Amino acid sequence: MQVTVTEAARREQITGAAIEVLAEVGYGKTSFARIVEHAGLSSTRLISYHFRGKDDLMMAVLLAAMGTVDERMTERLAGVTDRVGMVRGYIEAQVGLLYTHAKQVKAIREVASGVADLAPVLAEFRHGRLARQLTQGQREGVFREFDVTVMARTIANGIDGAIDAEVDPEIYGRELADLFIRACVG
Amino acid sequence: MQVTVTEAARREQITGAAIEVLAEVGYGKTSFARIVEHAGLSSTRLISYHFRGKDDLMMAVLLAAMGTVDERMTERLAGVTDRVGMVRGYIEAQVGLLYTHAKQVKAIREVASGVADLAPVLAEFRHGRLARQLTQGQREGVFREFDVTVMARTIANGIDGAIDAEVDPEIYGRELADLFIRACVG
Amino acid sequence: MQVTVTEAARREQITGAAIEVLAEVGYGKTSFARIVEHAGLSSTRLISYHFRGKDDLMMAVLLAAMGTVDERMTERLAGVTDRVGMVRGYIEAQVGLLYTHAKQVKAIREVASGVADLAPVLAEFRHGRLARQLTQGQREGVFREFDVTVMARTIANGIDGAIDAEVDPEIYGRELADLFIRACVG
Amino acid sequence: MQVTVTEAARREQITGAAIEVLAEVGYGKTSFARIVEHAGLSSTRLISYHFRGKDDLMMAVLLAAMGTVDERMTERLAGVTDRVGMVRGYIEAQVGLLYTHAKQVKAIREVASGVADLAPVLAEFRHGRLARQLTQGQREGVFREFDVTVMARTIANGIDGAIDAEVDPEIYGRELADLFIRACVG
DNA sequence: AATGAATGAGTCTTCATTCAT
DNA sequence: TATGAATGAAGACTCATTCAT
Repeated sequence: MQVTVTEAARREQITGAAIEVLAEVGYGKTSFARIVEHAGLSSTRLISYHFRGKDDLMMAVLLAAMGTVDERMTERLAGVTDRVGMVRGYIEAQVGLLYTHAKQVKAIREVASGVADLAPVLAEFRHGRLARQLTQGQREGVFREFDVTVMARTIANGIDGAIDAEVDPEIYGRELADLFIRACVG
Repeated sequence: MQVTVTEAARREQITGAAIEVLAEVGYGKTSFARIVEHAGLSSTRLISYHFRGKDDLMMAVLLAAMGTVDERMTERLAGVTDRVGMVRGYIEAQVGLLYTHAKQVKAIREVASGVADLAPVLAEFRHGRLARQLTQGQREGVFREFDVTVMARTIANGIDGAIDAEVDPEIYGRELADLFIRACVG
Repeated sequence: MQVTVTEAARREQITGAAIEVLAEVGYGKTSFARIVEHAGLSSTRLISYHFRGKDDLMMAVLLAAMGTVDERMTERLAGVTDRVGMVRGYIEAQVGLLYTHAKQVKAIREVASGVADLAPVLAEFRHGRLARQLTQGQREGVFREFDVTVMARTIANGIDGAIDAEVDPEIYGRELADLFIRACVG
Repeated sequence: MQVTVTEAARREQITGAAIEVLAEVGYGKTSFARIVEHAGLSSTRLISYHFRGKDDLMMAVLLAAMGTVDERMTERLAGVTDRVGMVRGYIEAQVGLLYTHAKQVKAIREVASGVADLAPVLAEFRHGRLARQLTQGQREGVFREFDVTVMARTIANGIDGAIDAEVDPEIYGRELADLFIRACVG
């Protein structure tokens, strides 16, 4: 029996299933077969049909997951204007997303660990927005003169630490924000 | 032609080769075949013979790599006594090791990303020593009252940020140490 | 967007693309997908629509390529009347076509190597015209009494030898003509 | 049930089966599965184990088949000393081999049509020995001054013409030898 | 006349592991 | 302690073809 849906819907269905499988079993055990099974599709051929290959699928997964996460971030930071509040908001929001969008976050990490040459794409996603905030803060004299690249990378990596830490996420977020604001200002 | 060496030497030879392969091609592409090829061994059978299975080998790799890194750390921190100096030393030494022992560090990361349920083992390796130092510092009143777990995880993850950053490692280390000392004291 | 052209034009477009693909990558790697890509068509469905199947397409390719080659041959041999000149003209013209119509020639060879039971079709194409000339020459007493089948096949195959020989085609053709004329006459 | 034989024997068994399959169904339909089936082996994995890949197997097949054919040729030409007799012997022997060793010959052709970049290997096999004879004959003044490359290629290709010609092989061989001797001498 | 979507069978290859000395 | 040989399962991917408009 042949069910026909639109190209876009099928792709979304597949990337969605892939994200869940990645989050569950990790990149190494994520296969076309498992994705197909998870999504209840007819055969792995359906994936080959809609994506050029495994790397293509993984890239689509990456973009989908990053897109979702980015949207939420933009929502949560809307309205915040002062630099310090922005940094606190960014950190706390990100830690929150680690839990509310755990699958997407896990999937992004797994794809990054499994596919080669993703560093540039990920760097912008992980530090871009933040680095720009920090630079502005320095120009305005709110932040001291630190190396923005180092600080942005450190904050991004620091946030990752909240994953499977046995600490309440809200506390973790606040503590982390305190830590880095102390490190940024005077 | 059959070459016979001691059990221990063979295991070391194999874990050594595995570390290099892991560092070069990543966990996903690290197979018995590739290790055997890299080490110039006769067949994959030799690995199956000396290790119970892939996980067993990976665990041995992990212990070997962590052991090497730990030894170097202990050497570099010998003689430092004051808390603040200790934290600076720890951070700068770790960043240095990222370059001097890049293979071991990469291998540890790869094994961690590929094998499940390693979190506890890794946590102790990554934060244990540091967390103890921080706790002592708080007791002595040198450090303020932050959450030690959060701080230790953040520092450890922050150090990872130095990998393939396009910044001079020495500068990166100093900048990072400044950052965290500022966050720890008063 | 749906582009509609006449049946005949579409078939020609497809066989034309197929000939180029066959010449470039050989029968084994010639697939509907590759032809479609080469011709800039929308999907392989277009091929299935205009041809009953792969064999049908290949037969159409064969006929198209043989037709083109045959036309050129007829042109080049027009006006030649004496038997010996005819044989020389035939051989030299054929060697020339190997270069001026390399794609068609290559495609014919590839189809022949890939599709079964084409011997009879090809035989007529390869030896038919020539065999008739040779027979006439014998009747007229210009040629000695050799086995026409053997001679015709040998000439046809001999011509193929000019493909990727590192010898100037013009010289190759002349040399070949000398050779066979010597073999045919007294 | 696991049957163990020597490496060499297994390889021979596999190349032998591959030659038969190639001769029967052609390169395009020759798969590991079919070879395994034909040889009565346990799984295609056995082929992958003994050969680096399909190309490696095909190269082994080529060498095996060419070796067999070459041995027979050497046997048949032993004792012949004069140039003209040598050429006749060569041609008639080759035509004979087309029938007595049809499988090997077919297999060689199929591999050649299916695997890329075999031209140099094949050229030596097909024209090498013959070209050397022709050159010697010219030096001795037995043969006229033709282009040796052209002649050798033409003879080799001419011999191929005997395959599935509906003419008695013995007659075909004699006729072909007559033809080329006539073309070579004065 | 054309197309988008789907499909099952088949390709080679790689995997860690086991058998039998 | 070492090994040569063998293996079944699983991997991604390509094939020509068919379904349903």
